[in-house]
Amino acid sequence: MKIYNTLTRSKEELKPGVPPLVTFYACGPTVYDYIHIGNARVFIVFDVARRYLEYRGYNVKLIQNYTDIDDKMINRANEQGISVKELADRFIQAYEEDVGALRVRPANVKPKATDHIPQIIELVSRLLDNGYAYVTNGDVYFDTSSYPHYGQLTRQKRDELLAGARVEPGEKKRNPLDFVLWKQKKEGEPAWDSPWGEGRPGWHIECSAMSTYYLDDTLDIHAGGADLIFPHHENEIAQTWGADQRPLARYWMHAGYLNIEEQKMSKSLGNVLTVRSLLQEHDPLDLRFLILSAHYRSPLNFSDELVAQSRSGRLRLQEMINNLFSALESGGDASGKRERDLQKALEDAKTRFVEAMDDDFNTADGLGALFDLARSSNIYIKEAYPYNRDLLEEVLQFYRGINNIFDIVDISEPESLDDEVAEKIARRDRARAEKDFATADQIRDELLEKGIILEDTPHGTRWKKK
RNA sequence: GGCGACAUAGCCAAGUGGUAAGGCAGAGGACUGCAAAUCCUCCAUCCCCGGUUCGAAUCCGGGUGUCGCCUCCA
Repeated sequence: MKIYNTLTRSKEELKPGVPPLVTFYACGPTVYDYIHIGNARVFIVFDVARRYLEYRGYNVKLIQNYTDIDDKMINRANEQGISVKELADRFIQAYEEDVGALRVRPANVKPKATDHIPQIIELVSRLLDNGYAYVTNGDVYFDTSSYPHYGQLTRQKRDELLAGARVEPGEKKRNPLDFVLWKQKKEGEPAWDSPWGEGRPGWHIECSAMSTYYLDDTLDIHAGGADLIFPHHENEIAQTWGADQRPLARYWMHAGYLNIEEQKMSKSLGNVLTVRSLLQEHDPLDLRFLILSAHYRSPLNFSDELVAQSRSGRLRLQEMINNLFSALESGGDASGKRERDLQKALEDAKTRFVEAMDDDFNTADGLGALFDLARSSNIYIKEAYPYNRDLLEEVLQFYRGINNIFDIVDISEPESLDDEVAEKIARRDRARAEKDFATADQIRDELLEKGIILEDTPHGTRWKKK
C-alpha cells in the first residue's frame, strides 16, 4: 500500500507505527456555516481512504476534530446574536446531517477544541518551557525562528516564506511568521483561564493537543485539504516538535481543490455550493461518484454537466447490480466457458481494483475495474441462461465489498412486489401473448405513473423502481 | 518576487519507458411488437520544440498555457 506523502513529495510504502493499527487524524470543519461541496470532497476522499485501509485489514482509528472556537466562530455568532456554543451546536448537527447524507462514516473520536482547553494550555506551557514560544501581553506566540526545520512541509525556507508574508498592523509578534498559540480575551469573547490570563486557543494548537491526547504518539496519517499545508499543518509540525521533539505524523495526505466552473469557490464570487443545496436536486451517490472519478490529489472542476455525467455512469453500475439480482432468480448450476469467462473477469477485477487502490488510492482506476467487470457480467447475463447461481453471488459479493468502500450504489434485495402490481404485470403478459399491445402499453404506462418501470427480457418481464 | 502542481478524444479521466483503461455524449448495428435494459462496431499518435533510447504520453532540457500556495479559505 503506497501513500503519497506531502512531506517528502513522493509515494511511500505505508508502514504504520504499530500495525495493524493505523492512527488517522483528519482535520475537521470549523463549524460556523454549512459545509460546501469542496469541504465535502475532502471528507469523502478520506472516508474512502479510511474504508479502504480497513478493507486491507488495517485497524483504523480515525480522529476528526471540530474547530468550535476561532475568529470566524466569534464573528458569526455575533452577527447572529447567539453564543459561540449555540452556533457550534447548530452547525455540528448540520455537518453531521450533510456528511451523513453523503454516506461519510463518523470518525471514532470527534473532539471539540473547547472540550480540550486543559490539554491545550498544557501544550502551550510546554512550548514556553522548552523555549519555543514567548508571551506578549497575554498572547502567546510560537517562535518560528526557534525551529530550524520550519517550512519543511511547505518546501520553503523561512526567509522565502518571510518574503511573501504580510505583517498585520498592531500585532504583537516578534516575527511575521510567528503564530498565536493563545490569544488574550477581547471584550465579549468566550474565554478560559490560563497562566497568561483569560483567553482562548489559537487555531493550530488544537490539532496538536488533541491528537497527542487521544493518540499519544506520532500519528500514522494526518490529512486535510491542500490549503491546510500552509500555514496550518506546517505550524502543527513545528508545535509538536517543540513540545515533544517528535514528528506529528508519518504521512501527510492532502486532497486537491474543487473548483466551480473553473473558478475557486468564494463568497465574493457568489459561487459557493453548499452540500445542503446540492442535495436538494442531486442524489448524494452521484456526488460521491463524481468525487471518486478523479484522483484525490488532482484539482476537480465541479459543474452541472459533470454531475450529469457522473449520474449516467453511476446508473450503469446500479443497473448492472439490478441485472445481477434479476438473474439470480433463475440461477442454477450451469458451468462451461461462459462461467469460466466471467470467473476470469471477476478475478481480474479484484486484482486490478486492489492494485489501483494500493497505489495511493487511485479511485478513478478502481472505477475502471468495476466497469470492466460490469460489462462482463452483463454479457454473461445476456448470453448464458440458465445461470450459475454461485457465480452470480460471487460477483455480487465482490461489489458488496467494494461498495463498502465506495458506497456509490444500492445493493439490496429487491423488494417484493405487492399483489396488485404483480397481478397487473401478469395481465400485461397475457395481453402481450395475445398481441394486444394497446392493453399491454396501457398497463405499462399505468405502472410507470406509480413509479414502476417494466422491462421485457427473453426470460420474462422484470420491474424496477424509478 | 519565491515555492509548487497540472496540460491525454466533444466532456470527465486512468496510464510514469514497449506501440493510448474506463465512463459520459455521439454515429451505426443487434435484440424488442414498441420501449427499456444490454451487447457489438466506430470515435486520440497524449500542448509545442529539441534531446536520451532499439523504443517515450511516460525520462531530460527549453518553450507556451492553466491553476494553486506564500492571508486562521477544505
